[in-house]
Amino acid sequence: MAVDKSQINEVDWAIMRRLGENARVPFSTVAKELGISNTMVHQRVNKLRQLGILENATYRFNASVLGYSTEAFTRIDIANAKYIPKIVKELERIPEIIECCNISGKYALLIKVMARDNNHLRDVLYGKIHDLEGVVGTDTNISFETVFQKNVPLK
Amino acid sequence: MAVDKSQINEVDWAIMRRLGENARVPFSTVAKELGISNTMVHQRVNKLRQLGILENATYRFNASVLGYSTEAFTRIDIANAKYIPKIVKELERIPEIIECCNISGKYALLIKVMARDNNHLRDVLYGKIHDLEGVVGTDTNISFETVFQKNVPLK
DNA sequence: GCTGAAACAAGTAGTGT
DNA sequence: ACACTACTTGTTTCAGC
Repeated sequence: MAVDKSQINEVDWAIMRRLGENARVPFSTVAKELGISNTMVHQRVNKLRQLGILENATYRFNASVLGYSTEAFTRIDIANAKYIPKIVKELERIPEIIECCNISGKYALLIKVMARDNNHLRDVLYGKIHDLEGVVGTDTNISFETVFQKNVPLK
Repeated sequence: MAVDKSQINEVDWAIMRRLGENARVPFSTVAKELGISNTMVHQRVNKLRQLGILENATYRFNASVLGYSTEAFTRIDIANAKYIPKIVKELERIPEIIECCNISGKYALLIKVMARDNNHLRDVLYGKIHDLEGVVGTDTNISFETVFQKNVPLK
C-alpha cells in the first residue's frame, strides 16, 4: 500500500508542500521558486499522481459564512456489525453529514454533522439517523470551534 | 457572520460545486460547461472569495500511500479550561495531529492523529500529549476507515 | 450584469543534450 | 533526468452593450 519513499526527493516534497497550501498556484511559479524548469514540475506532479500520493485538488468553503454555525461530532451505537454497510450508505445520502469514520470501541461510527442551528441538528439526529435500522443510540458532542486543521504530514 | 444567500444564484452554486470537486479545472472549461463567458466565471469567483465563502484550494494527499496507516481520534481530558489555549498551541506543533476541535462534554478537545503504526501512535499519545501541563487523560479510538468525506453542503 | 476581443501568462509535448 | 523551444491553451483586463 505504502510507496517506497526513496523515490521521492526534496524537490518532490517542496512541490507537495507548495501545492498543499495553494492548489491553484501556477506550476511555472512553483518552478521559479524552486529554481527548476516548469516542465520538471509537471513531470514530478504526474509522477506523484501516478504513485497515488497526490490526489485531487479541492476548494474549501467557509461553513459559517454559508450559515452552518452548528457543528457536531456524533458517535453511533449500532446493534450488530451487519447493519454497518447499509447504515453507511444511508448516512452518505444525508448532506449534513460531511464525514464518517468506522472506529474502534462501543460506537462503530463517528460522524461529523454540519447544521444551521441546534434545531436543525436535532432534526438530523432524531429525524434521520435514529430512524435507520440497526441504530441503537447516538452520543453527540458539539464542536465549538475547529482550532486547526492541517494536511497529512509530508516527508 | 453568515452571508445573505439571496446574493448567490444558481450559477454561483454550480461554479462552487464544480470547483469543490476539482479545484484545478480551468475556469474556461467551467464557463463552457455552464454556457457562460469565462469572464463571468472569474467575476463570480472573485465575488465568492470576497464574501468569504470560497477559501483556498488545496491538494489532498493519500495518507496510506505516504505510510500513515494508523489513524485515531483522541479526546483529551483537561484539568481546567485555563490550560486550553496553551495546550492547543503545543498540539499544533505536533505534525501527527492534523485536526483539533474544541468540543462540549467531559473532554474539551478532540484531535485526529495520523501515525505510521501503533507504536508511533503510542509515542505521540504518551510521549507528547500526556506530557503537556493540564492534560489529565486521553481516550482514543482507532479509525479503521474514513468511509466518506465531503464538503460543506452547498445551497 | 454580462460579453467579446486582445494582451499576456501558463500548460503541454517534442526534441536534444 | 533535465532543459529548451514552439505550440496550444487558459487567464485577466478593459471597452462596450
